[in-house]
Amino acid sequence: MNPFYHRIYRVVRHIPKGRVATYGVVARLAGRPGAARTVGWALSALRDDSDVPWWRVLNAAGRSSFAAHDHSGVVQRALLLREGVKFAPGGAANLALFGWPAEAYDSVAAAQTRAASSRRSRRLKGLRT
DNA sequence: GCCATGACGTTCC
DNA sequence: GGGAACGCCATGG
Repeated sequence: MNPFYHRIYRVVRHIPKGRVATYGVVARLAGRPGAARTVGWALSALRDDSDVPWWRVLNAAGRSSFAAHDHSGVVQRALLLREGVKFAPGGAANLALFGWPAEAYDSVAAAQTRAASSRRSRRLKGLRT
């Protein structure tokens, strides 16, 4: 198994109970920024008897990546609710409250900083004048 | 080694 | 604020 997966699992295992992280954040903590999809791939390969709390990983919108009627989605929401994570009417968790690590969601400024950084790097590449 | 796919993310309409 | 388009990294055929 690749070291990535091991790092990803290690990061996910590090998520405190009652908190949630996003795929993107997990990817960064695992040492591969931008590899959010790979995180999903790694988690999809998890076994049922795994000790990795995969349900604490949500997408950037703070929502489950499963369909509302999907079995895994139901399980995920139930587990999070049991840990105290509340969901907004839209089905999205408040990352500002439950996001981990807190620094990543501490303020809107953090997200804007990341966005600006991304946009800047893109411009430097000359992809868009 | 090239092409398609996926539990995603960010930027533009 | 919602949807479409492009980018990202690793895997499988």
